[in-house]
Amino acid sequence: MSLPEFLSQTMIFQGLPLVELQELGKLAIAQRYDKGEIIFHQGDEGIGFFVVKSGRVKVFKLSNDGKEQILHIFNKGDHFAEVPALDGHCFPAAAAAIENSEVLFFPRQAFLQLLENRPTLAINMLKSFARHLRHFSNLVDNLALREVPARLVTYLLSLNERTKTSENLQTVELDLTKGQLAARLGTIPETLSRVFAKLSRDRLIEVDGNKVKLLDLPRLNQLVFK
Amino acid sequence: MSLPEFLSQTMIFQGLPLVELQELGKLAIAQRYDKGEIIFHQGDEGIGFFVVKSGRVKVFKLSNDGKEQILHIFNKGDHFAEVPALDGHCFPAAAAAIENSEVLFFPRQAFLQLLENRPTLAINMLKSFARHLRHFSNLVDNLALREVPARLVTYLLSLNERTKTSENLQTVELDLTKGQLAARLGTIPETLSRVFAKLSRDRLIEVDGNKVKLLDLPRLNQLVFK
DNA sequence: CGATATCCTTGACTTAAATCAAAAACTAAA
DNA sequence: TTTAGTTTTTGATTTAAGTCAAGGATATCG
Repeated sequence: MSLPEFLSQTMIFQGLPLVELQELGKLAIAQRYDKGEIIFHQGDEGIGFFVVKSGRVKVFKLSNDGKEQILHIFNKGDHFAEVPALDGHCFPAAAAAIENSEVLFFPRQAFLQLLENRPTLAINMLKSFARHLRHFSNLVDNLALREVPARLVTYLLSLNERTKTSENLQTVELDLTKGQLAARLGTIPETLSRVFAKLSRDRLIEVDGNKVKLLDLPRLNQLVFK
Repeated sequence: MSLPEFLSQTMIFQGLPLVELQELGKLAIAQRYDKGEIIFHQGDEGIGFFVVKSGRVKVFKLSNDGKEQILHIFNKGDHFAEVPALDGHCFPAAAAAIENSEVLFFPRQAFLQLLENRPTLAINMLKSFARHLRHFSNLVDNLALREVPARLVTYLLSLNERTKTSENLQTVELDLTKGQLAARLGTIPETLSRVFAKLSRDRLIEVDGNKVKLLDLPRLNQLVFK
């Protein structure tokens, strides 16, 4: 796939005229990161933003004693770190590749100029920020107001909604390692493991590696709201 | 103060030409809410957004068993609920007046039209979203990675930064009741009270009603990072 | 295939913070 | 100022989840 074609399929650049996409393509700096490699650290200067060309990227916070909270996982076509690109302040979180990944880097200045001239881009950006804000508001809800079992079940159910097909009606495949899932849910691997065990004992789910069979949707749903 | 003049001093409408501000003024629907009154509930349809004309408003989430997490407190000139106004989906949180308040309501459709035509407005909006995203990223950091004492001290220190004058160098005045502060920090009044007591016992602060004297800034700062 | 490293699980224990209950302090109204 | 109402504090207890430590499982690479 050509670069402009790829860009036209991203959330942030969709709907832009071909000329613009070609210009953008010239602006973009392709980068490769191996699995586990850091893309930027929390506190680094915000010199631009990124689009995921392939692979997957996590954006996360670290506590001083090393606990990790994943804020977001970004997949192909997603973009991240637009806030620092916009306001010029530092990255409020760190980013790392969780698979071998290719990303496109867009330097801040060029991006800002584009933003001035292209209302479509500003509108796309607004929509994207709105999505992120909703995501965060969910995350806060989960962290502050719900226990780990409810967080996990919410995650499993939404994964099921997103990925269910005619065959695998009640089985979801985890898109993260369990360790990463723990960091995403605001807990630690030991606790997550125990919660998986408890839900299995109660015959709500059945776990086999990274496959989770949802045995009792009504009771799972109930657990989320209880 | 005239309505257009007031609008010109808000974050979201600053920099707009007078004609626009006058038009906006006609669009706005003035509303009054008494202290404690609900402005909208979580899940309500997002039919527009609000600007605080006077008083103060909290935006918050409730758990099913009634625990409250305050996401944001909005003061005069601030605006809230722009995300639902933009994407047309429901309010992800509820809002209530915490003082007798006047707010201006801007209906969604008119606002969207304006957004199309006024790039300045879109840029202001982007900046505002960027601020909110940073705020959320801080909130998540606090909730997921730090204990209540560190959250409280962070709050006190930032309050001190924001409000310090030549006289009251080391005394901050809480801008929330302790119950609200607990909900803001992701805890409950009992726990907050104990943490205040502990910090006082350790001679880090001195509490008198809603006035808090910061006795030992170095050690307070240390507590935040430890 | 076997070896090494990584990831995941389980167990025993600790701890931060929530819950429940009641007293105390502050506010506001009669 | 008495009274009633709310907010805040304190105490005793419970609980969810974290810590530390060790054992399995799984994956990866020569």
